[in-house]
Amino acid sequence: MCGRYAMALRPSQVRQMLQDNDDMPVNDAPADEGDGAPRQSYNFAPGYHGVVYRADVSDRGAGTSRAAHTDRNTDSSSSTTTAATADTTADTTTDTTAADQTYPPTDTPNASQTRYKLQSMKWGLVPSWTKRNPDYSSLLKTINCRSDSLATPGGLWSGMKGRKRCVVVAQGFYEWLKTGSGGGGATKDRVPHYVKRKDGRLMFFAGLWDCVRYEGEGEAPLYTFTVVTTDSNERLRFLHDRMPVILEPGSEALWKWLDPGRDEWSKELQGLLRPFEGELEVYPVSKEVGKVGNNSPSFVIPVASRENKANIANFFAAAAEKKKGGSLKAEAGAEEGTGVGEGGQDTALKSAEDPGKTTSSGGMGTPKKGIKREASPSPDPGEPPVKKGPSFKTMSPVKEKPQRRGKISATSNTYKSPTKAKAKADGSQKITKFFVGNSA
DNA sequence: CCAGACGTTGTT
DNA sequence: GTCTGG
DNA sequence: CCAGACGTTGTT
DNA sequence: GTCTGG
Repeated sequence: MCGRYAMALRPSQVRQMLQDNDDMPVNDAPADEGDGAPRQSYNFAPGYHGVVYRADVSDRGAGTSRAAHTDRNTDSSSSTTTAATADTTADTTTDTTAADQTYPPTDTPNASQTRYKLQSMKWGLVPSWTKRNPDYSSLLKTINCRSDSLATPGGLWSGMKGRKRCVVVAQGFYEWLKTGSGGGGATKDRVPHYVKRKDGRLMFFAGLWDCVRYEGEGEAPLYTFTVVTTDSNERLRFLHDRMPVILEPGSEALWKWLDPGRDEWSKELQGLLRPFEGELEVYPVSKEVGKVGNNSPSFVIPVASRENKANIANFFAAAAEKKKGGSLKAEAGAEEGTGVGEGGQDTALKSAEDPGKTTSSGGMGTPKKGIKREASPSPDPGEPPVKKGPSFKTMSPVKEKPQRRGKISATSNTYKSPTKAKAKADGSQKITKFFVGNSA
């Protein structure tokens, strides 16, 4: 759940919306473009840099008052905290924290010193103690965090649930409905659905973030995030049994989640992670969204809508055209039969909300069909890790063995053997583990 | 003490 | 990093 | 999350 | 089926 979402706004637009519509202060925000800038995409996938909103605390999180700026009163934390302990019971009343008052926390004890900011972070949480750049498969396992995992002590999330909470800014998210599984174990078709707020406002997923510096001193810190999931609400149950935790803009719940004063996990915080109670809109969208790298505003338009009628017409027209083109079987014909309604997608784009800046630098020039691949020629500034390079054939199955004496210990990173499947015979295939490390 | 796990989803 | 298992 | 690959030999 | 890439 929530393995794909839509977020095609620039940080500057988001900032404006937060301030103007939601009373959410933004004291800092990433540049719209450039190195490490968040990606704007209607098909936002794991590994991309996205926009998160959080209290501006140090890289080590709330409560570690090594505090960044905010000159005076470095102490911050402790004040509001305390109440966070274990007691949920009376959510209102007596809570010494500014429990339910005007939440934009301008009047909690040190709140006036709390600054909030938008920041670009990569989707797929990498714990701060990680030594080496993990690969996608590792990242994929940390794109979500189950709310119930947070309820139990220890584990992967223990390091951040107390001090590194954030909300992930999105316009909506996708969920794939599996059909045809009837029970006979038939072939499953997957139909993508888009889910957004009925009132059209931004969606804020409860999230956790962390900051890591891989070995190699001069490296810049990498910020990453995960999206907290919970059970689906009634509305989405037909689609899936899980959904991201969605917090209301400017709500008390949202401010509690982001409150740096609450620097220890508590029942109160745990209690915020419930299925969404507001109204959602859900509808099927183009299957083109399934392919990572495709990006189009049409992905958030109902596939059966008037805006898409044109597409459908185009689709059949195109199909007819193709057929007419006749028996070019082997060649081109087969090549482009991607199957479903692509037709003149571009027409749809027009009607969608600001198609103006649909993508990154790509420019509007659609390469081929309607849907554009979003990546600029090269992998894209900074996103997909270096990986690209040498194929598995050219690199030795490095095992990173202990370099003779000295401080060996660490990094027993396994590199996936090129022989993979083949080598299965010996069964010992333990795959990559990147969250290893020694260090202190 | 050190070594190793630490996660999610979906599918069966 | 923290926690568990041996 | 979904899509797409899943290989070898020999030569540079 | 499993694994990688985005």
